[in-house]
Amino acid sequence: MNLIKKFKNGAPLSAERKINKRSRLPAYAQLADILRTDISHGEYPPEERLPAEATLAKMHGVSTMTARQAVSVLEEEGLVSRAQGKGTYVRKIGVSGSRFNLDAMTDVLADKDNLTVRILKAAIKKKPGIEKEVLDLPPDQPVVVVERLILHQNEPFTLQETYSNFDPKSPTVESMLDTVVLTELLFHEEGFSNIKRGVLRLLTTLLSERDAELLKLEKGSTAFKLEHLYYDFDNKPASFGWFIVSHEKMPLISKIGIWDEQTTQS
Amino acid sequence: MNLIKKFKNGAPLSAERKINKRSRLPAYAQLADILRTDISHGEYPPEERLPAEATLAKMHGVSTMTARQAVSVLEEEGLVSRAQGKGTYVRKIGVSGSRFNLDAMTDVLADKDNLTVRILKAAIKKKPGIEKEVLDLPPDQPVVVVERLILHQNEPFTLQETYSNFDPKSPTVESMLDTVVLTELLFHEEGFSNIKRGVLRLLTTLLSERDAELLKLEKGSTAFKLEHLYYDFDNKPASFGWFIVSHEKMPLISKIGIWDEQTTQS
DNA sequence: CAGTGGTCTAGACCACCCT
DNA sequence: GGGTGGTCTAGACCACTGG
Repeated sequence: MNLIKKFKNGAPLSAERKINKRSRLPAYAQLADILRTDISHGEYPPEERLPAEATLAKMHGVSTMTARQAVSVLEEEGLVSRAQGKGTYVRKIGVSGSRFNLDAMTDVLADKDNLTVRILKAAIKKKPGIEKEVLDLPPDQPVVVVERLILHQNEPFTLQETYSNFDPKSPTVESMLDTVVLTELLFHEEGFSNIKRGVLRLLTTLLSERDAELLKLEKGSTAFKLEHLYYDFDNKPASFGWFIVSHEKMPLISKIGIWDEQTTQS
Repeated sequence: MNLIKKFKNGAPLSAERKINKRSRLPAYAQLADILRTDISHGEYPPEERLPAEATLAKMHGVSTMTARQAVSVLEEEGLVSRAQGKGTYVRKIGVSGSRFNLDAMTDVLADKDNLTVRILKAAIKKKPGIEKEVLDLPPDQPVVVVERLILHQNEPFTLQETYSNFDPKSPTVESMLDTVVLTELLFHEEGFSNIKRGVLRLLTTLLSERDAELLKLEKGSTAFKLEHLYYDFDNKPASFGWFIVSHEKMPLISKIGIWDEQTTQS
């Protein structure tokens, strides 16, 4: 690239920009901005080493901890990578460093005013099935299965199916079912309090004719299948299931590289 | 849950565990471990407030910055969330806080010894198409299209199709094609140096009969479609395309909650 | 108002890398 | 050995929250 600017007496051009300590913006954020635009303008090209943190601190008149925090910002943005004893290097753009989150889904599930939940199935299942294996239960151990269609703004959003451990210490089957259905409903407050950990797996799936109809999607459409397996505080599998949701309802986007400087408009 | 342990004189039981400053493990990591197991054992149940950072610092005989760093570790793990002026709270487990990365893919693409790239198509395309819109080009502007099948350990891994801006300032068409093909090949070193930013989008797709055959997957299989659009340092779209890869070849997994304490074996 | 997290200093020492 | 990032101190002040 020909717009890579060159150094001037070994010091980057932008070293002249001063950090205003009375600004609302913290000093580390200002320094991070400076470094980011330096990188963006090619003062520190990819693969190049950034000035040492101590140098940056002196250059901009801040403490080493503050300079360090500035570099940490860039590191979290995936723009640079640190190597102990070697230095901090500008990273090339690539698919690594990209991260996808499920905010699109959690935002919808948090918008409770516009949510409708339709229970399609709620039952005790005693026959064997994969869920018994996943939940580490004997094949004849009953599990509670609940299937729900969740609508957002009266449009189908996702189809959920969960298999929960049937705790024999609980009262009766009926009340059990009730509480399970209710607590499942409360899951829309996003988050369990009796679960210690879990693992999510994102898959692709071809919709069955029935599911496509329920989700108002075309026959033969594909969608994400988001599997979840939760463990309780005894480290026992407690709940297994999945969401079916199309990528139109749940976009998975990841921005990489430098997106500041009014570039967001494009 | 009945295994929520109670406080003892208002102080958590584990406050007795000391931080060993001569240990290889940094003090902040030790404190993070202590807090993590405290949470895991129910000393700080979900929705509960953690002791103030200053309190933690005094309790464990470290500086406030160190205590702060310990809490930051838990925050990055998604276990707690901070609120200025209010405190630090233990988060419930849920799909929020989960993050998926493409390490599975970048690991494969980095394993160059076991990679084979087969060019299926390399041409200049002059006819209109969606790629012209995405790349913000006039419909008759030629673009370079390359389709590749990437094999890992002699098994089909992914199918890639890219559309790159055809720079008229470049020499001849032939040499252009050569360099593009070559540089595209070099992309397997993971990362561009002439690209400033990009956006990735993860979609689901139904494989065409041809693609399924190429990828040695069953007819009618579904797969991920990972779209990428890259911008150069002039903020102009420079390259657009996608990878097709099945979720078996590229598992997308996200662990949430507390996974320490030898629980990884399960 | 008191309590909390957020920022910041001006150093220090350590662990690691490379020459 | 000299340079780099990684950790740590013992405070300070600020910004925000809530009663």
